[in-house]
Amino acid sequence: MYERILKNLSRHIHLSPGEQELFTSCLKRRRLRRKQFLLQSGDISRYECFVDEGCLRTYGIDKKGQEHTFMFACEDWWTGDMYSYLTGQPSQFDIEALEDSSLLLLNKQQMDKLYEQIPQLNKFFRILLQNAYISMQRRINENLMLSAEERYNTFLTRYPQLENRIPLKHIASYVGITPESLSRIRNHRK
Amino acid sequence: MYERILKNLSRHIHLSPGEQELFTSCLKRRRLRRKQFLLQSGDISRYECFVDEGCLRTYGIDKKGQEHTFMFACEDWWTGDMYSYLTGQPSQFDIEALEDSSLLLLNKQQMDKLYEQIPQLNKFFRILLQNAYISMQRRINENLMLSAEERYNTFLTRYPQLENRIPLKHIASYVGITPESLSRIRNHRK
DNA sequence: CGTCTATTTGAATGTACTCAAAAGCGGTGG
DNA sequence: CCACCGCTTTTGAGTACATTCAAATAGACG
Repeated sequence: MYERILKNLSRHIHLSPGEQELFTSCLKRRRLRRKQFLLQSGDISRYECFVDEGCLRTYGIDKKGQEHTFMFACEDWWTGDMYSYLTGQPSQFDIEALEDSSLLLLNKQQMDKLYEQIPQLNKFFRILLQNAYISMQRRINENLMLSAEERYNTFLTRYPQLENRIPLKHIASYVGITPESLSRIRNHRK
Repeated sequence: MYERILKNLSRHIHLSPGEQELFTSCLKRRRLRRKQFLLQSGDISRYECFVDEGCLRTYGIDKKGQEHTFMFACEDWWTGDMYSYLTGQPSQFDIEALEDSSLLLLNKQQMDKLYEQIPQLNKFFRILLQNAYISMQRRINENLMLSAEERYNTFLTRYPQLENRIPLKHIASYVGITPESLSRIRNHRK
């Protein structure tokens, strides 16, 4: 039931069986079918979301109506709009399931209680925020420094499971090019 | 001496005179002349750096030798390579003074002591990390969604003091275009 | 099997790039 | 104070890469 998330925690902190029990008792499971939304633009993101099964996509829409993928999250990733979660401001993002998915949610109030009961969780979520920060820093640099083809390669490295699991057009919108261009890049390298 | 940094703290937390005293006693002042480096690629960033006067630029160099500006920091901003500071890994960035500058530095060990003596500082630096996170999130979206001209506009909004204070070429490398293109964009709008 | 969506391909267009040269600006030393 | 030098910014011409639009093909799902 909770093996995956407990294993995920154990990467950075060690919890006693009692703490594990307490932690998992605060989790809420949410199942999404393909194309259902975890979050819609304008909502406030009230959860930290762990992906137990499936795959989600976080994206924004520009003024011309184009979608731009900010991140993907599949098994073992955490997702949600950290900005909205932290500030309580409405989100500018949509988060959509690309496959039938199963998530474990932690809401913010419970979270704050848990921090007091299991101080190590502070460390865990601080590391999570740090990692999120670091990967965004890296991504900004990639966008500044790399060509479209190189950015696609970094996508492949970052999400090795996803290349043939999700539609090309979403990958294109993550890389920052049109589906046509990505199709050409892919065929170019054969 | 320390008015600016204390005022900066007071945006998010309130310290007693004794705490202010303790805090400022841990600061180290560092002066840089124009073109001197605060950090060079390969170094480990061991400080949180508050800019008291002047202006700095954080940039990376790609494999073709091109510079790409990751951020600017002028009076009242914090700078340093958060990634390197948090992880202890060598930085990939250079941080250079664009003008003669005066900084206030907090090193990590002292920081950890201070966190225990003034717990509110945890809040302050958590907010700092959050804000850094948020502004990067916004920047990734801008890079995905906006044209070169629009990205230049957001630069103007984010750094209103800098338009005529720093060389155009650095702004171009922040926006992600060549100096020639930025020159054309500027003249285009007259 | 048919419909809908995703992907590929082609042709024309556009935006930003490179390279090269000219103009502008600021600081230094005579 | 002026002349010169180096660096920055502007301008021009040709080029490259990704885009748009349109159409054909392939795949997925009911």
